[in-house]
Amino acid sequence: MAGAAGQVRGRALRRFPITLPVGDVSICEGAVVKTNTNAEKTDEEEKGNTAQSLPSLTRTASRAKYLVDNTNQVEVLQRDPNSPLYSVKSFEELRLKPQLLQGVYAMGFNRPSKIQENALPLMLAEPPQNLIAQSQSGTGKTAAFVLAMLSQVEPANKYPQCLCLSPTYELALQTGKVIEQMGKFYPELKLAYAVRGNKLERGQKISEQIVIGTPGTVLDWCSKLKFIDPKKIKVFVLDEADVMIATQGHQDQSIRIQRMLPRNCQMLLFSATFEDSVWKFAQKVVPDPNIIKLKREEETLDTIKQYYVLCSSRDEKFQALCNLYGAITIAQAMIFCHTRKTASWLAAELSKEGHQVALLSGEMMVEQRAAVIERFREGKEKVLVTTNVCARGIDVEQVSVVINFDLPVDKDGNPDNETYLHRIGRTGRFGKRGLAVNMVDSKHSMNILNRIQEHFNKKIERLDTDDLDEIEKIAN
DNA sequence: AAAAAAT
Repeated sequence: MAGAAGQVRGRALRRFPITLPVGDVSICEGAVVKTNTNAEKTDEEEKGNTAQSLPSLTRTASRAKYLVDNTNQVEVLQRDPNSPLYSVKSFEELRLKPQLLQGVYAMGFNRPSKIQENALPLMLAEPPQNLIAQSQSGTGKTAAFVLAMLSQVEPANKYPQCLCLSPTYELALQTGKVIEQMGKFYPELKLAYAVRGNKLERGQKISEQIVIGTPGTVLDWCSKLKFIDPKKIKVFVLDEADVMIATQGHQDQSIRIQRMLPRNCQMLLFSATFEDSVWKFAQKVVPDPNIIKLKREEETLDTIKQYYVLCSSRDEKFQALCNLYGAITIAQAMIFCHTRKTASWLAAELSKEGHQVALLSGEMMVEQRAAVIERFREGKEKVLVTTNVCARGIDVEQVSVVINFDLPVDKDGNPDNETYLHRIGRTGRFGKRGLAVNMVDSKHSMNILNRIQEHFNKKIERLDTDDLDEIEKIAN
């Protein structure tokens, strides 16, 4: 049952604000209007907010509908004011194909998550809608776009119809697993991994209906090698979309791939963070984007206790880490380093101390990387020493501790707030509690930490690693 | 600086 609001058309909207099934959401036609029943902000702040968060929309989307739910958690901008926007409270309402619904329940999902409630009806609408969605890690983004891909796919057609790009090899494998699980009741459906090391015979065309891959390989498969006919792609997904379109990230390749796709191809961009300039760029490259923002950054950070350890050198950081070691192996931990070199050094040093640790960085062979992440997932490895390759998206439920052996900085040496949030988001997933420890070893890195602290407006407390009682306390 | 390519 799609509910009455599902059938509501523009005509009715002109006369009354309509209450949607999701709480007390109301929608207004015309200019971008924010209706917030808990409005505490002044008009000025409100205007400032809207202009900042949705910059180009006030100018171009005069017919769009903008709404905020009563908890102030979800912001939606809907392009077509006539299409029936509503949110769903159950997967049945989406009228998915039976095999797909079966897959959803087989994965243990009972009800749509907050982002899914709003994103799914939009993505499944006819004709297909483009979407830029932002919601923090662990809120069900992957399942959302996998569902969108699987509902559009035609298993009888033996060519790629859905294409998903991931920033790293490990994330592509992880997302691929979700696609396989959710699509397992389609007997004909096949998935291809367009990742480094997956070599195909020249001149071949691939028959798999869904392709998941990393940008370089996908670009090759679409252009030079012609394994994929990009003109037949119906759904294009960018996972961790902010890095995929960032100048510093994979922008070139992502955009080159995007340009090969047909005009009517559905574009779906998902990420936990969007830095301002990237956010603007996203709205430029995606035609008529619908926008969903699930804002609750603080809540994520509230479930993660953040500390810092003051040291004066790399060796002291290593000592402090050894002191922490007893506490962090309680469940599983990830230790982030700035370079591949530091990561392999640290892993070697920890091994020398008799600790069992795993190492994962981009300099390793893909086969080895797949084996390491698999062992970590299975819990055979408790501690993973890694680089930013694992900063995003990697989802291992037992990870309760994240250690920034080096703080995240960009190429100019400025704090990388987005990466910080992504890294510590590896813990505290699905509402679980997490612990993040930052290692500071100089005035410079203390300054970086202070700026990160200010950015999130969240106190990061000092931790004394010589005080065993204190370590005991934070571990529980 | 890391990631991403059959370059």
